[in-house]
Amino acid sequence: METITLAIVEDDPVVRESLQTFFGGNPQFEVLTVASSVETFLQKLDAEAQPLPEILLLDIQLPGMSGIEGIPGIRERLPDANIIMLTTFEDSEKIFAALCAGACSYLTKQTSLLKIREAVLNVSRGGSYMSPSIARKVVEYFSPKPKKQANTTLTDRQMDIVQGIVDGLSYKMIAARLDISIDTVRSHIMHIYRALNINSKGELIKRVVNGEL
Amino acid sequence: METITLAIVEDDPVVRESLQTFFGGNPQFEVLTVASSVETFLQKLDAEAQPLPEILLLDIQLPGMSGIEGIPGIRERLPDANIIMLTTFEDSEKIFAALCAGACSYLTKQTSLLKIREAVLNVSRGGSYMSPSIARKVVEYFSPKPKKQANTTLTDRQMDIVQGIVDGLSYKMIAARLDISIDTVRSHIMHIYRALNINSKGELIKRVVNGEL
DNA sequence: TATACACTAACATCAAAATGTGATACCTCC
DNA sequence: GGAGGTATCACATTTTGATGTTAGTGTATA
Repeated sequence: METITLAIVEDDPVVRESLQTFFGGNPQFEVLTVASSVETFLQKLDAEAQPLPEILLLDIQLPGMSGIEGIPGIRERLPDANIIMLTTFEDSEKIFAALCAGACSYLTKQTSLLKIREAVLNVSRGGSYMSPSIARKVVEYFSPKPKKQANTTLTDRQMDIVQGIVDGLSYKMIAARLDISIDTVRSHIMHIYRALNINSKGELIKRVVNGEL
Repeated sequence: METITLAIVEDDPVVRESLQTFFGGNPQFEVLTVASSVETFLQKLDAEAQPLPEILLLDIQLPGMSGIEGIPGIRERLPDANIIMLTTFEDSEKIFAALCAGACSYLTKQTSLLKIREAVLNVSRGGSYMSPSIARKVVEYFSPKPKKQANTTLTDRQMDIVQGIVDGLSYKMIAARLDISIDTVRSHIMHIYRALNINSKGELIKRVVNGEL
C-alpha cells in the first residue's frame, strides 16, 4: 500500500500534535508539513522544496487568515491536493463556504482519530467523508425547498412567451417563433406581468432563472 | 436505547432478506414493513394500521415506480420518515434526483451491513451518511466550477450598475440610487455590454444569476 | 510627462418595451 | 345559454433601452 502524504494546518498545539503523532506513527501515512497558520504553511511550502502533500487537514479558526480564506491560495500552490476541513464550526455558512472554495471533506473536531483516518483514506481513494451532522446539512441543501411562494400558475401559452423572453428574444422574434402577431405577444406579456406583479423583462428573467416559476 | 423502526423496500430477494435478517436480529432495530415495490409498500402502510417507520431503506431500481419517483408519495404518508437510498446506481443524475426529492442519505449496494447500520444510526440521530464515492460527487457539486469562461472583470462602479439592473431598476432609478445622471448610467451600460459582448439587460441578468460574473 | 483608462455627462436617434382599450373567437362549467 | 377565462389581433401612446459621438476630470502607470 502506498503511503499517503499529509499536511496539517492547525493552531491548537494539542490537536496539532495529536494528529501529528497519530499519523506520524502510522507507516501508511507520512506527515510532510505542519503549520499553525495558512501564512506559515505557504511559507514552508515555498521554503522547503519538498514533495507536495496529497491531503491537507485544515482548521478554520486560525491566526491571521482563516482556513476558508486560505483555500484559494492553497489550491493555487497545491492544485492536486485534497482539502479536509477539521473544525469546531458546524454552521451552514462556513460549511458551504468551505465546500464552495474547494474543500472536499468536512469534519467536526469531535471526530475520533480513527474516523479522521477513515476520512483521509476515503479522500485518498477519490471519495469523501463528512461528519454525520455536516452530511445532513449538505443533503438538506438539496431537499425540497419550502416552495418560494405560490407558483402563480401561468398558462401553457404564457409559458411559451416567458420562454421566449428568457431566451433573449424580442417581442417580434417571439411572435415569429410562435407564429402569432406581435400584438398578441404584447397582450400575453401584459397579462403575465399583471399575474406576477412585475413590470419588466428583467424581473421576469430573474424569477425564472431563480427557479421561482 | 430506543429501538429504531425501519421499513425496507427492495425487490432483490437476496438483499431484502439479508437486510431483514440483519436488522431483525438486532434488538436495537425493529423492521416494521418490508416490500418489493413502492406500490406494495404504500398498500401495506394503508392496510396495516401499524406504527410508522422512522427510517426507510429504499432501492431505486424497482418493478413499477422507481424509488426516486416514489419518494414524493412516500413522504406524503410518512412525512417524518428519513429515507436512505440503497442502490447500485452511482450516477450524479440519480443521486441528485434522490436528494432533491427528499432522500437524506445515499448508499451504494456494496456498502457492508455494518456501514448500513452506521448510516441508519447516524440518520436516526439527525445526521446523515453517504458512501464515500457518493459523498465526493455531492461535495463536487459545490466546488469551484471550471469558471464559465473568463470572468471579464468589471470595475466597481460597473458592478454597481449591474447590481441595479439585476435588482430590476430602470436606468432612471439606477441614476437616482447612485446619484449620477442617467446619461452616465447609459454610458456605463454601453461599456458593460461591450465588455461582456451582450446587448440587453436580459442577458446581463442571466449571467449574473448564473454566477458567471 | 505622456498615455491609458475610469468616471462623469450632454446630446441625439432608432428600436423595443410597457401599458391601455377594444374586439372576435373558442372553451368549459354551471 | 350565458359567464368567465384564454387566445388571438389591431391600434395607439409613452417610457425605456440600446447605441453612438464627444468631452472634461481625475488617477495611475509606463
